[in-house]
Amino acid sequence: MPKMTLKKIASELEVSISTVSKALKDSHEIGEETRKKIQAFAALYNYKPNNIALSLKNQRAHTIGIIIPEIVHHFFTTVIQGVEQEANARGYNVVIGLSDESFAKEVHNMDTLANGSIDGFIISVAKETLLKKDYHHLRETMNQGMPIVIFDRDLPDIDTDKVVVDDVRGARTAVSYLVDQGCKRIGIITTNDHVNVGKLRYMGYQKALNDAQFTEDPKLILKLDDDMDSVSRSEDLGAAISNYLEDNSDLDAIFAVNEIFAIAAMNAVKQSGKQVPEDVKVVGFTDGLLSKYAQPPLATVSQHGHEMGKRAAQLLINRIENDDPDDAYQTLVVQTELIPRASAAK
Amino acid sequence: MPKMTLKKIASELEVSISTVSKALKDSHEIGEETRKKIQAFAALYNYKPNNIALSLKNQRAHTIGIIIPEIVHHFFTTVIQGVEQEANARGYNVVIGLSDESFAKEVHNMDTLANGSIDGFIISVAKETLLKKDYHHLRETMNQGMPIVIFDRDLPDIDTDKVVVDDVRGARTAVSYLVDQGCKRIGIITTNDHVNVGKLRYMGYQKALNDAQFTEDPKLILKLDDDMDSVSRSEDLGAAISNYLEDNSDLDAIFAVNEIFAIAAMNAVKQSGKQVPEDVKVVGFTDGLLSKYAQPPLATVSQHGHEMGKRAAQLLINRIENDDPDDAYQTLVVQTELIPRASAAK
DNA sequence: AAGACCTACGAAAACGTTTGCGTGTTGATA
DNA sequence: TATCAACACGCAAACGTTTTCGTAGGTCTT
Repeated sequence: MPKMTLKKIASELEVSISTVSKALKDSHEIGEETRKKIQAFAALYNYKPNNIALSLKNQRAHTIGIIIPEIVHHFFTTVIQGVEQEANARGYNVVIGLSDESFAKEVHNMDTLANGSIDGFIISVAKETLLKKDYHHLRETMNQGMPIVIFDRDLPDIDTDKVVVDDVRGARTAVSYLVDQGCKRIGIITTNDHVNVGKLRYMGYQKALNDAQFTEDPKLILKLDDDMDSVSRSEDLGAAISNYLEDNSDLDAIFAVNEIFAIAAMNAVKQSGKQVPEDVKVVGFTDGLLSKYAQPPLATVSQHGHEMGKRAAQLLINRIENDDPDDAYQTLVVQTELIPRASAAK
Repeated sequence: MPKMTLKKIASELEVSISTVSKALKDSHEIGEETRKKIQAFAALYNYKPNNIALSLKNQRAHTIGIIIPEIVHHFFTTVIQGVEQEANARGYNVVIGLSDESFAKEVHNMDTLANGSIDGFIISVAKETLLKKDYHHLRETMNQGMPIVIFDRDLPDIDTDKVVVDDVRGARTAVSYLVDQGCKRIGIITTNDHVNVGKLRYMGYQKALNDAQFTEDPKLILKLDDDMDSVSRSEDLGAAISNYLEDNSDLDAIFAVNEIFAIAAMNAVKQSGKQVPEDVKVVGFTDGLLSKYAQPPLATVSQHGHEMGKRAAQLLINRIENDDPDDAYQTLVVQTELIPRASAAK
């Protein structure tokens, strides 16, 4: 049987549409007999109210959009999971948009979604957007009255709700841990400066060195292209790190700003004939599968993506539901957690 | 400025709604002067037609739903990526539903989406659904006229479009490869029988042994709970495999039906003092990050999730757009590919 | 017996859009 | 000058809901 509507039920049962609507809501306005009859009929034909019509009427789609740079990425999937869980619990659906780290795709995605299809956005902007510093699409969307929650990659220029990682603190804790393990020559493998999380984690590294009264040695700092973490460039990555290791034979620890860099570093160290953690200790960032199943397991900084997603969804839905303009924007900082594993053991 | 509508533009410019609508579509019915004026005004205020209203009118949401058991899972994310790419190219959005391998959540997800919000489903059913063999939600949805494409986990009882992996063939190729590498005692680590992909891959294993005229040895077959691939059970997993290795000291190769089992097997082999691939060769299934960055890199069977997603989306959108009931259902078999890597080298 | 009051239902507007059709005005033609 | 296109625009229905309001008919009160 094709889809049922109030109208079809009404004509079938020879009553008016409003009678059907009310009966299905158990309104006392409708007599018991009619009510039961309508309910039975609706149940029989598996009637479900049309969501689109409801969205149009209520001016609310009960749907939130999440835009992320990449989906084949452990951290982002945990965030989605958190968002979906919270959203579902509160009666919202989730639609995804992938920017592929491209500014144009990000803009396009927002454009096609911000037409009533969704009630608000959760977004982590593309690297290209970070580079261009062009946020007009975010501003325009917000001006139309659509709330946005930014997560992970912070945009200081944009004033809205945010859920961010304490990258500086996480990195600082990780590097301090290496200091505590007795490491003296601690290197860092990070990204170009325009990727703000890389920059922040680098700052954490500097702070930790400072805390330990170590002087920063430029030789120990390896800055890589931000696309080096893609599978297609894994050979370049390995080569770059191997070179770096050759230049720093006295290095006894590495802090990497992401999981891929960390694993690649571990592999390169092993290939150079040294041992992890005996000769070189390694700590990464992002607690994904790679870290857990690495040999030795990789000590790392967990960002609690699931928690971030959940919080972001809470912030967004709260804002959607009490549309109070005086409600000040919040920035939630989700604390990181150092997961000590064998790769950085004494 | 809050969101613009045709009505607001119309009242602002003192013309009728239909005039505005037509002007924005460059209709020749509207005089040049009025047309330009309306277009300029609309552009200035960043007018975008309301998607919900369009969906209601056109009885088409231009949105497809994808329901998967888990999102923190490399294979499924590659599928999503493929779906999203194809969908976007054809003007569709993608909403996700996560079943968490739970039957109830799967049903609930379908119910809340199948109300007009989406035009069709792409789904890989939960393990619990496989176990219960209760497909009423799929049947009901299809009866309402909503097309469904099933992927990965096939449901022979359900007649609809499908995109599946050639699990038997993939496994057979993998195991034959091990035979070619000179292995004589090839073990398999698989799941319980109700997970059909596990079962199919086991069948492929049997066929390959048969091809090589090896006799199957029950001792070499390790069947594990299907939730053993979750991080929370990684210790159980390691222990189970270590036991298995002890019982099979003469084993010289392992075929694992998923990536986690394969990595765990490699780790267990190494811990037992043996070497991969010299003493024991390992081949997995699913070409995820773990395989690529493992040490040694893990030979594996790629399922081409991206391709599967793309095909599934094509099938679905074609069916949505030419709603031809005589159009026979198709089952697309996406061929697997053996990726030979160091873990299975001679 | 006449007014007041329930009870049980229907009409209609609204959400924002598209589109077939109707219509008033203009200019040209016969 | 009467007729007729062509032009430029407006009306209204439709998609499926919800909800406010209106109103028949019946029951109760005095």
